Amino acid sequence: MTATAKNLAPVIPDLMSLDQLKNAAECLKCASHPHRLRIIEILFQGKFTVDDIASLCELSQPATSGHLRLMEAKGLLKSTRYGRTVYYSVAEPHLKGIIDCIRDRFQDQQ
Amino acid sequence: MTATAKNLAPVIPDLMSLDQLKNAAECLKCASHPHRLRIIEILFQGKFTVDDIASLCELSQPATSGHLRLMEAKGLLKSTRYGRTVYYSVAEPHLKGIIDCIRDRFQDQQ
DNA sequence: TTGATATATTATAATTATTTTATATATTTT
DNA sequence: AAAATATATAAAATAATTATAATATATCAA
Repeated sequence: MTATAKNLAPVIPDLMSLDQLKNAAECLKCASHPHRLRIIEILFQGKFTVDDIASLCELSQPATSGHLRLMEAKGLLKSTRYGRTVYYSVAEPHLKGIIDCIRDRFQDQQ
Repeated sequence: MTATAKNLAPVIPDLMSLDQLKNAAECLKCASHPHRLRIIEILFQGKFTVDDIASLCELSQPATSGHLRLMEAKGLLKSTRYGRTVYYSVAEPHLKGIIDCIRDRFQDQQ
C-alpha cells in the first residue's frame, strides 16, 4: 500500500522543518482558545479597546487584558495607546486564513 | 475611533457562537503541536502506518500512536486496520487550509 | 503453540495553561 | 492633588498537556 518494500521508511518531500513547525504550533496554539478566537474575529472588524473587547466577549477586564497580551506577545496582535486607552488590532494577517477555515467548518453546522 | 459614543459597547455582526468557537478551539489546539502538524503534513500525501509515521517523525512508537489516536478522537484523522498494521489518513479536509496557511506564513521565512 | 511484529494502553512525573481575585500603574479630569 | 477611568500585573489554585518507560494486546508466521 505504502511504497515500503521491506521495513524501509518512505520519504516525504517538502516537509516543513521542526523549527518552523514549532513556531507554527506555538502561534496556532495561542489562537486555539474560544475567547481568543472570538477576539481575533472581532479585531478583523477593526481596532477596539480592551473594555470594548471585554464587553463583547463578556469577560472581565483582567481576563481580556491577559488574552490580548498573550496574543500580542506571539505577534498575533498589536496595540497602540492613545492617552489612557489602548487599541488592539490584528498584526498577523495570516490569521484570516485560520478564521475562514474555522467558519467554513463550524458555521451553520454541527 | 470606534463607534462608541459614550461607554456604549459596539456590536459586531456574524460572530460565531461560543459553542462553535469551543469546538473549533479544541480541534485547532489538537493540531497545534509540532509533531502533530508534521503528521498531518505527511498524511496529506497519503495513508501511512504507525511505524512509517514514527520513523518519518523520529518519534517512538508509543508517542506516535498517542498523537495519532488523539487526533483521531477529535475527528481530524481516521484509521483502518489491515491485519496487524493500521493505516491512518486525514479525516478532516479543512485541515488543508490550516496547513496551507502555516506554510504560507512559516515556510522560507523566519 | 511459540516467537516475532505492529500497535495500543497505562502510569507517572514534569511542565504548561487557565481562571480568579486582588491590586497596581498610568492617564485624564476636576 | 484627588478622584475617576483604562489597562496591566501578580499570586494562587486548579486543570490540562506532554513525555517517557514499561507493558499489554492482537495478528501473523513458523
